[in-house]
Amino acid sequence: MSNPKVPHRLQYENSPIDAVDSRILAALDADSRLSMSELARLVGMSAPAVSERVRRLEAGGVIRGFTLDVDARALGYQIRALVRIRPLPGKLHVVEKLIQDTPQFIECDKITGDDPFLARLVVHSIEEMDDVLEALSDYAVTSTAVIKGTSVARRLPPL
Amino acid sequence: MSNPKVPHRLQYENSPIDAVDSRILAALDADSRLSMSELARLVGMSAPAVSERVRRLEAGGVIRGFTLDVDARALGYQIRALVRIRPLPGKLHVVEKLIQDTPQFIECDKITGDDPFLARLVVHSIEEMDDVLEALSDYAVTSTAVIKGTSVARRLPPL
DNA sequence: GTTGAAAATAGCACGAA
DNA sequence: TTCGTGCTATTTTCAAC
Repeated sequence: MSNPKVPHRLQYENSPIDAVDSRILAALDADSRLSMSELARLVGMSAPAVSERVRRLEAGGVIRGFTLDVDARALGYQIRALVRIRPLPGKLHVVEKLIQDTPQFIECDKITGDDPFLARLVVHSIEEMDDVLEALSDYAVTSTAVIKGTSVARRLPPL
Repeated sequence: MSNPKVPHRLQYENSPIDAVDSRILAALDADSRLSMSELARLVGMSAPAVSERVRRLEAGGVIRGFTLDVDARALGYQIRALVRIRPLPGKLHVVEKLIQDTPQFIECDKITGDDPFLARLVVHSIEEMDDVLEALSDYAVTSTAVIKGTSVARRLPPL
């Protein structure tokens, strides 16, 4: 079970993070550009100490990276949609590559069930959406649900 | 159309970002903790100039925030799933609140179609998944697809 | 984890294109 | 306007404890 070449379990799974790490994660999730000194003030520790904790959270795989929250709408992508994609028989890999090569798909998960892929799409217009889906139509059946709003904005898993 | 109280269009929609802004966004998306001086070196400008551009991208709504990419699996959430949720008649708002109050739902969009909500769920085990879905069962019908993998990791819209 | 010193950085004013 | 330079305050990093 514990084949070291196949780490199905990552470091922190068995040594749960403590309260300080939780506060660090929450603070950095809200603003990943916080200075280590400011973060240190927030959690009541010295800067080198929190800096070392952040480093360990990265090394342990908890923090996969520091990233950006970009508003697609502000870039003119006025329509967001979630697209379920069911490749025709034998077309699974072709379809996956096509999704990956279509930059308007900004995210795609492989899932169980009738439709192997669920992808997040951003487009400027209905016409652009039609172009993207049309390009898939020879290889897959798609079901598109336009996003009307957000009930839960991306948030951390419970810590 | 241009009711200032309802800014359906944000700043950058009509004045597209230039090549330098694109490189700034790509670099910060890869590592939002880059120092302004390092970022300046990457794009070949002075630090104050780059700093001002980042400030404008924030003010213009393109950059909504600087955030963290946390690996739920490293925290012990070994199962991720996408859940379509269809509230029973009259239960829409109850269900939405229930989703929001269930921290294992780390994201939820309101969408068109038969199922008004599509939520992303993280749980430690099948038992925990059952607990969460069971709590919804008096108010909604759910369809759950377990995530087997990722074809496209979250990426920026085409710039 | 803490402290303290050296190097790097950020933020600001100001002038130039 | 937007960018570059130079100054100062802050921050990061490393050492020693």
